[in-house]
Amino acid sequence: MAGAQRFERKQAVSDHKRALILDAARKVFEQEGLDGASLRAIAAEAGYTPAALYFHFDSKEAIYAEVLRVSIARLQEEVERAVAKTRSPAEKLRAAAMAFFDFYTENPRDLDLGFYLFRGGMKPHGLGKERDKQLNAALASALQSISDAAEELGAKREDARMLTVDTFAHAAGLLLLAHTHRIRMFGASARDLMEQYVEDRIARMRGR
Amino acid sequence: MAGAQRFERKQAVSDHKRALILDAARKVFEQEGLDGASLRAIAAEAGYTPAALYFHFDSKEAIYAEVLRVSIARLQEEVERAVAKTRSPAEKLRAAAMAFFDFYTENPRDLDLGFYLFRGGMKPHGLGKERDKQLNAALASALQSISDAAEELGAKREDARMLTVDTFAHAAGLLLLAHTHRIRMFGASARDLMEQYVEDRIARMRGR
DNA sequence: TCATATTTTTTAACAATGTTAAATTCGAGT
DNA sequence: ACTCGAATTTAACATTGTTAAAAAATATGA
Repeated sequence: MAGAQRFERKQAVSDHKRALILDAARKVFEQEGLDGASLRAIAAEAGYTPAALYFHFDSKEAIYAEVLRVSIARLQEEVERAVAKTRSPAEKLRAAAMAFFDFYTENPRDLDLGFYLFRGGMKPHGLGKERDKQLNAALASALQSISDAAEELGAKREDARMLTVDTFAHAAGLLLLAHTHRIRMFGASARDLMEQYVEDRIARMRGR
Repeated sequence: MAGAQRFERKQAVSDHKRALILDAARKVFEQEGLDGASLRAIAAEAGYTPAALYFHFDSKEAIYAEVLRVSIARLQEEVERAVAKTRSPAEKLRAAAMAFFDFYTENPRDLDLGFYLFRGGMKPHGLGKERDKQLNAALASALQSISDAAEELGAKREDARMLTVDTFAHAAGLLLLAHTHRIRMFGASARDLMEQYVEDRIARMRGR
């Protein structure tokens, strides 16, 4: 067998094992939540001894980061699917923002993970600049539809970017409140507030 | 000495010790951050052995909660001071919202603590319903000025309450982003976005 | 003042966490 | 069969929050 093929096979096997561990992580995470997703629990679920994971990953955070990476990819898919159905920039903006919001409402574990990692994570082995940058970029990519829609509505590129950040912040804040059961009033939901926010922004862009 | 006096003295001494521990907690927290504020570090700073703290507090979270309680009280003071200088409902709304935002910008450790505890905190000994409720109420009280101002601007009580939640969410989201260095674009700051949000809300209320 | 309760603090341990180094097993290539 | 390297385990470490039991300190009553 040629050297290149050997290498590819070995690489494939290694990737498969990584994937197995990540699947185990997702499963534990889904069932036990962030706090139950200890390295040891993940290892047990994957049929490994705790230390074995360190051959495939740098740290527990590295595993988390990888799970978050595909979570964000899933988010992006969902946003793009929602946007694809729209016929106007305004609809597009609305759809993208609400798809983002709904994704995290329907997948609270992804929200936990996102908040956890984006807050800085664990101590000595904390994410690391590269990973942080990468995840940030992935998230920005998932939110690109919002920026695009804003530009199509006539906003300058910089203003569109700011609107995106602002929208993200508003959604994040509402999700945090709702997720920790700090919104419950007069039948209004966090989603209602989010919708209202988006409509206001659209109306405001049109008014100019 | 009468029984009542004896009891009061003893109570005062006990309170003083509690205060000492809380001061130590604040100090460690200020200097080492949330992650450095382990029970042992707090105990050491207070000149105690770790286990001794359990005589005065239920858990590490109970200490955190107490620190957060006075933090929120300080926030409320600051908001009310800012509000006191205003002469109109619109100014009042603006001042309250921005004072809230600025407080957490200027005291990032308080923000850490707030986010930490309001996210659910640690595992088995997690805050507990009563404490959570109490802190929630304290926060609501600190934000009361916003609700009041909104009502003075003509909003119905329920709408004023919703505006308050919405404002809190927006601020929380922006603070989270800024605090984790996820806002840096075109010279616009998180504070600019917050100001813009508040102005929009005021304008919108006037327009009706 | 002495003995006795009571309150406060320490000592010593537990279980669980993430992580690491050294030893071991496993698997393919020669 | 042997060897070399990759993959995994074993066993430990340090750190965390927490608890039970012993000890010290303090107050109380005679």
